[in-house]
Amino acid sequence: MIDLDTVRNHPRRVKEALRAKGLGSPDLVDTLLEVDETRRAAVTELQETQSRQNDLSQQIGTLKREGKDEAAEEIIEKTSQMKETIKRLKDEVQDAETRQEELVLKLPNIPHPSVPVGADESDNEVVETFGNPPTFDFDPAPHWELADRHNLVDLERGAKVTGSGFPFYLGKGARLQRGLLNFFLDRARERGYTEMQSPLFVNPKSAEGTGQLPDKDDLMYEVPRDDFYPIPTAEVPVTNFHRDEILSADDLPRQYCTYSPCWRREAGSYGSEVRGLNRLHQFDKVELVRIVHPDESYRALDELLEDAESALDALDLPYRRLLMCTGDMGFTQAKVYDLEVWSAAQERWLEVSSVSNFEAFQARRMQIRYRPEPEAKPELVHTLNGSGLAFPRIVAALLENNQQPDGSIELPEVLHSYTGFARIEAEA
RNA sequence: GGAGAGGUGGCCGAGUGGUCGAAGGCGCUCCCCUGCUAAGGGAGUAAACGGUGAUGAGCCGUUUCGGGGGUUCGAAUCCCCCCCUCUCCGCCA
Repeated sequence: MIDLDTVRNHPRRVKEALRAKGLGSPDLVDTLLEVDETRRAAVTELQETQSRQNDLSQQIGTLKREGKDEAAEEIIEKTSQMKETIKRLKDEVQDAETRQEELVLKLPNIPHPSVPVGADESDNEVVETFGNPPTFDFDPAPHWELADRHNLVDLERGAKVTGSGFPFYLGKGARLQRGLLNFFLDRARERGYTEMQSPLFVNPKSAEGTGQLPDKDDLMYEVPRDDFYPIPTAEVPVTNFHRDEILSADDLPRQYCTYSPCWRREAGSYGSEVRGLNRLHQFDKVELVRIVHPDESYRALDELLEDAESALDALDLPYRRLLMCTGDMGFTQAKVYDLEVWSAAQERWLEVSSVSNFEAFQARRMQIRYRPEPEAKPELVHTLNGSGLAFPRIVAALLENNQQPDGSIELPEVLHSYTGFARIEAEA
């Protein structure tokens, strides 16, 4: 949610943001400002009436205590009419507030000035590429073939048991997942994050807080009977951890890391784009969340990027850093970097992390504030998050990039102590 | 799931229809005193919204005692619904 003051004072900036992100009509802004006027007029009138009523009620109290009942009765008669007026005005204010709330929730975050303006993913900026794609003197197999050959993943049985996109991991496949989990979390902890385990379902308020509702509600699965959503990312529960809180300045920054499965409905395309582990309805991820002082958030964004990239470095995977353009970034972000690993057999880049600064957009929805000084007025924090990292495509890249002529897969050395094995052997 | 108790300011805790935004305590901030420390004295200490100011300070007002609705001229206080916490029972990894 963006600041109402920003809409009032810089309507053009907000309209530009709507255009740049390609989300919603700029007319929203004008409608919102009209509703705001209506609301304020009604509020003022309501408050004036209430003020008069309070005065009169107080007089009644005094008169009754003094035993002047007839005098009190007279005033009561006068006030009783005000009841209806107040009720009517309250309804008007309520209506306007509801409409205003709905409208303001439709306004996307304003992109940071450093974000390139663009229409879609083709306008994203490749900032830097790290590592060298491996070369092979044989035809590298795609990860789904390797996974099959070594019996690491079973998508067919997953589809039988649940549906497509819900994999089983088996044997060394499962152990690799568990190894990655510990590897990522240990690294995050060493880099100053507090480890956390969170609920895996959230209520609508939390989903709204981080911006999954109302805008992208077909991203999430639903549990209507209990009004829960299985989390599409641990960003949701972890960022909402401090919802409706006022932190003291010394509480900042807060840095949390957590492992969680993630569930996403999003109806994907078909074919090789989504084959194997490329796109799943259930996947695992380690998420990094930072809650920081507003002045620090862009420094924190750089650090967060380093946190995620250092894990890729350690795994010795070639990757590149993308700065997302206005048209390809989400509703809630002010600035986003995507990290993509090289998939040697598919010969394409796979997104494994999205590192975002939301500035105060989420904090305003969640009312996460801090008090700059002991007596000072609370101000909104800035929130950030980034994957550190998403498992399936990492696994895909590890398998494809590290395959050997004999069909075995050598794992990077940092993982050996985590997995308990150094290679996935060719079948006997 | 059943039965009971309870949800009040940063925290603890009083308050059962009118000068209660709410006693008292703790904590915190500032000041005084004490050559340091400890102790003591005094003052202050919620948020949101609206109006007025320069979208600052200040001032005026409204709302908020878990949430929503109702009764009343007037609700922390009475009534209804919901949520949450705790205790006991049941069930259960």
